[in-house]
Amino acid sequence: MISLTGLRSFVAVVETGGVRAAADQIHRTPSAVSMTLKQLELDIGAPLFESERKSTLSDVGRAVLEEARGMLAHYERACAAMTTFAADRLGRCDIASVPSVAVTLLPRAIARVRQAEGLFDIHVRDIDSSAIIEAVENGVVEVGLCVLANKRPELTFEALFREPLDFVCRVDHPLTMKKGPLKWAQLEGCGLILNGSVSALGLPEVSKLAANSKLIASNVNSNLAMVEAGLGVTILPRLCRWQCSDQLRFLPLADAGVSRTVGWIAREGRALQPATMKLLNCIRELTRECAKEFDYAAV
Amino acid sequence: MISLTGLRSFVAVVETGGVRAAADQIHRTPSAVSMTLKQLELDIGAPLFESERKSTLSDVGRAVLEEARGMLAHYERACAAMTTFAADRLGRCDIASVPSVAVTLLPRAIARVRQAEGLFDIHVRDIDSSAIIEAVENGVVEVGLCVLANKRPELTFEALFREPLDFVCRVDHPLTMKKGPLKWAQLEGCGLILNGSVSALGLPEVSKLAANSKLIASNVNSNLAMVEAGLGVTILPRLCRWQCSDQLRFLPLADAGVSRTVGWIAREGRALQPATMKLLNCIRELTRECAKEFDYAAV
DNA sequence: ATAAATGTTCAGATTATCTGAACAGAGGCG
DNA sequence: CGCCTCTGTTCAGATAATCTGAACATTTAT
Repeated sequence: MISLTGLRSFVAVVETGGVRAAADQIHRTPSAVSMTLKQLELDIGAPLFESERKSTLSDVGRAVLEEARGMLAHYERACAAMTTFAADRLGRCDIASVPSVAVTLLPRAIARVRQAEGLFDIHVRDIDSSAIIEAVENGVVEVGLCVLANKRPELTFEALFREPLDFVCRVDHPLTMKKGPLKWAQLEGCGLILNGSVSALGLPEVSKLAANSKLIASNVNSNLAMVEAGLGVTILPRLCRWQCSDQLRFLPLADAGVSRTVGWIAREGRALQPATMKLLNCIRELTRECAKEFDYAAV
Repeated sequence: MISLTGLRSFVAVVETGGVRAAADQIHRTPSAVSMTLKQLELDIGAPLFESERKSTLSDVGRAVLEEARGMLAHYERACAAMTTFAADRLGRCDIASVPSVAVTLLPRAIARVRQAEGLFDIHVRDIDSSAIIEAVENGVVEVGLCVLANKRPELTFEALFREPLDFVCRVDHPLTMKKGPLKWAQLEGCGLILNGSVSALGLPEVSKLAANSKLIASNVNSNLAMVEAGLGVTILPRLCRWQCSDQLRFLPLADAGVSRTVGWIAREGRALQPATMKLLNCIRELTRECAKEFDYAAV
């Protein structure tokens, strides 16, 4: 049976004027092109070239060249039409997310929605909550997965789950021996490293603990690295556990108030793209399904 | 990359309404179709069907179906155009040949001409010289490879080679011990089985030898079988050696007149098809090249 | 005449594709 | 409502197609 690769090789040989050059053009070895061409001649039932040196076309070769070019052009066009139609139909989705969700729920949601709906463009921005709010307001992204401290009229917010913040330290830290949730008093003298998530809670106990550490991390990864390097301990959203090394431990805190509500925000009164809505639906589903696994409270 | 087989599978599934039926239609297992289809959806970037039960097409599926049908139709048409163009250009060749040549020179000539010129239709008829002459005169075949006893005005004849006839007997026959060419006298009492080739020579010595054997073979194969079965000996063209078992021996005869001129005949004043001419050229070449191997005299 | 370059062939390796069995849902039927 | 059948999917192993790299043959250029 005449194959597309056969026709492609043939056209390449004619265009470049030789097997070697054609091989370069289509990223194959000369021997592969030679064999493919031989197979094509066998399929068609006649030699395509006059001489062995593939310089001049035979009678049949000329006719085949014309058909092959038309064929390949149609093929390219049809493939492009099919893929772009599919892409247009599905739309695209620009989303921002806090790091903890970006490495846990979000990848799974993307995998699931692509499985079900196809491969549309998804652009993920992994930034902190305040930058996310700004990005959504500016229209840089359609939706953001973040914590909304104080409600704003120009944004809609839907809560997804309530995530506790945990005490984070090295495996060799003495507090890892303690059983049960940690009380604030036990944390004194540990050298607390501040970060956006815990500062946003505005708890007086936290400010007190951090008073003489003077260390502030601007993102989760550097924060974790600091702890791992022995620079102190910290308090981070529980989902961050999934992006850290096994040299660190996340221990629950006794104070139930140390938690944050993660949800999604979008600009008020704006219709979301179909792709975005589908992705959000997946995220909602997964939020429920993964409550136990990631150990947070749904809704 | 979107593949033709993917599109074929997809169209088959739509047409038959299911993976199983499609698999039957394109002679593949359901699992192969399922995987191919999955690959196609991945290439395109969106699901082609609404439900898992491949009954209703998705939006994208409908668009792809249309493109795919057009694509495949074009492909079929183009392949047919290319192959029929090649076949028409090369023409076809109807040829008849005496058995000895049909199993020696002719297959090689066909192999060579196909290698060089392509796969045109070649019809070979393996019959005896008188039937060949008749077939050429009737136009049943274009050319015949045979012996022309007496020249005829309506036929052209070109000699190819002069082929001796050999004495044929079993390996256990006493004459196999003799060195050198055999004389007529040595053959007396062997029980000569007649056949068309040797009878055509019209030699009185032959008639004498066959006088009390009363066996006539109508074709080479049965003749050889008779000899092998111990029913007697015979005299056959030398090239027949290549179609017989190793239980038989071909021994040269001293009488140089026991030979025949093999050549090709065609109808006078008729142009030969290009395919036929090419095959004849190959036969001429091979006639020269193989003179030593098959042990005959060229020209 | 020799050297450089090209196309072909072959064996072995690699990759793609197919198969058959086990599995998971959906739909029909009593 | 539960069971059974029918369908499609998945997976591992088998099979077939294709590619590569080296050796070779042939042609062209110097």
